Amino acid sequence: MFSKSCEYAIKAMIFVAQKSKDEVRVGVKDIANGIDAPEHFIAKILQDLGKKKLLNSVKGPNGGFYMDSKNLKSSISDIVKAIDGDSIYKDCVIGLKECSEKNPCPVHFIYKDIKKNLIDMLEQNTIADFNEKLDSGKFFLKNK
Amino acid sequence: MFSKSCEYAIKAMIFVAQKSKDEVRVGVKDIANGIDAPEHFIAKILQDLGKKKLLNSVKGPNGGFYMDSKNLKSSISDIVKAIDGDSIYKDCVIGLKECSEKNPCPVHFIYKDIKKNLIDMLEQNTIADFNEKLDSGKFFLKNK
DNA sequence: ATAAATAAAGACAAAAAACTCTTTTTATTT
DNA sequence: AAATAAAAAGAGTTTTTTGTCTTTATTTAT
Repeated sequence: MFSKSCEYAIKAMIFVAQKSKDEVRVGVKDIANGIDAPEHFIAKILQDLGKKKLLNSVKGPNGGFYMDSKNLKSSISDIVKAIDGDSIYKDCVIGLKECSEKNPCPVHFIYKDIKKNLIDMLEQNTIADFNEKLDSGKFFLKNK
Repeated sequence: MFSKSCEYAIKAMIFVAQKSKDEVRVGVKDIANGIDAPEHFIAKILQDLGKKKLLNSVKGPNGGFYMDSKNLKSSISDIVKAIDGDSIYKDCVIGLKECSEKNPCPVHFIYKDIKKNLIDMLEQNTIADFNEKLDSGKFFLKNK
């Protein structure tokens, strides 16, 4: 469904949101450990999220990544669009180049509702929402 | 969602089901044209579907691919499992290695119903079902 | 039997995705 | 001002996916 990069991005955003408070930032190493992702690889993704303004960062000692209140309101959808683009929103499930209500592939209508529910879910859930969940200790971003 | 190979496989299965009757088989070239896929690439996929007994074939003059009545009852799910494996059935949406009801990732429960609906859809729709749809002329496997 | 048509198999090539390592820049602390 | 700690940037490598080409095996028709 999502690329590996996108999976990491979602987990990283949730992790940073939970760990960073006011003036406390989280470093790449902590993020990589916290979500069980390769350090240099996640660094690139974080950079990308930064460029796309979904994540804040500061360089230098005590620097790292954090999220301001605006970014805490990002939805999973925002992250997915930033990393994987809008293919799951626009593209046909079986890859028909032009697939629409008027010109549908055979699975178009039987997938329609599922697609809508999926998109709604991605759009309605914000990073801040997950924050609370994780604090409860009943959800995980990595194993062990 | 699905790999390119899997998208081609689904379209190819639907195409063959619709085009092949009793003793008439469809050749690789026709299939490739019919679903707008690269000929040699789809040939490999057809071979694979053949090995996995989802598709019947005969070599030689007037040979080609077809589906017996048992194979017409294959579901999209059968094809997906054959080509992409069971990752969409088993794997966590955000790639948590062990993600379960007891040990869930933060999106586990909000994705649960969507996943169930998706799997039900894949399992309930058979190749034969699409056959009828395509005959109506209102659905397409390629553009133009 | 032979020729022809077709799928099967194998080996390769190109592109994309996933991942790694090194250097540079920038901010902070002392 | 200098040292240091961190992200940013750049330049690879490896693996997987996608796609191509050639040869072989098999079946059918003549």
